[in-house]
Amino acid sequence: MPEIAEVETVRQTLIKQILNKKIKDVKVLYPKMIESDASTFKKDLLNDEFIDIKRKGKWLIFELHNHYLLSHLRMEGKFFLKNSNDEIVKHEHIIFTFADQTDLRYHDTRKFGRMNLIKKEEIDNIECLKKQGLEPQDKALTGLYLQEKFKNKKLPIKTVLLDQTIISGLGNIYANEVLFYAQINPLKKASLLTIEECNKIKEGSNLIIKEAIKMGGTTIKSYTSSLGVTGRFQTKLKVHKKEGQLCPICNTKIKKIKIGGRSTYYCPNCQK
DNA sequence: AGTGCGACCCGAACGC
DNA sequence: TGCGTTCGGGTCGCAC
Repeated sequence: MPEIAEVETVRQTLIKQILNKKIKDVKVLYPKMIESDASTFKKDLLNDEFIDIKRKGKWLIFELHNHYLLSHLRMEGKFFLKNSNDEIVKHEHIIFTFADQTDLRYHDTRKFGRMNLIKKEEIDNIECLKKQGLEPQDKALTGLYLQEKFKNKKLPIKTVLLDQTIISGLGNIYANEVLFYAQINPLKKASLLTIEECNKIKEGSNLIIKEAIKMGGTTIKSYTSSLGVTGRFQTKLKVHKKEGQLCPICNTKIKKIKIGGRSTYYCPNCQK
């Protein structure tokens, strides 16, 4: 389940490995993954090269000379670098072959990820990018900004933190961790949060995401073999997936509940 | 407009 | 053991 820290780690890793290599072949083994015109996808990429990789929220933005390739990993999307003559394995859905006989392979067990190839001039009109809110690292992300965004939301704060139009890039794991940091009950209605609580959320997302990026994310240890990246943030998790274990602050048992259909972990004592 | 929920997927975990 | 069932998780789209 890649969230912003995972996506940023992938971006930084791929930048070192695939830039400025001519694309000699593209295989689309699962066409539904391509949201743009699948018939021109391959044609538009051939003989071009990736010249930069950017990111907005959880979207990876591969820059080419005339296009951008947008890629969302959703839950299980991964990029692997392999030799072109390596056997294609199960769950490899999109394969870019470079002139130097290496491949960038998109692997996704659940086929949830999406790619979209757009012309450069379209970049400002792409809905999924336009609606992204502020990144946890953005200076403009303040307690006041959050309180303003929260004020009409009757939903639990846990659900609202997953809304990418407010804070861009938080997923289930970090939403749980941020609320623990801020000592806020995940069921509390977002509109009822005080300015102090909003400030804590701002502070928590900034610190937690910064740390997670530094550690290479949480869940991507499967990258080790090909990209040399291990998600070490797992060791820093305080409540996520810790049901039944003891709260690191007060030793109360961590509880697991469902909010909006999503697993939510919290300390019933610290987060009243 | 805001909210709720099923659909998309398939492997892992679970229940019997 | 082996089968069938449930679960998870980000996002979209549809219904209310």
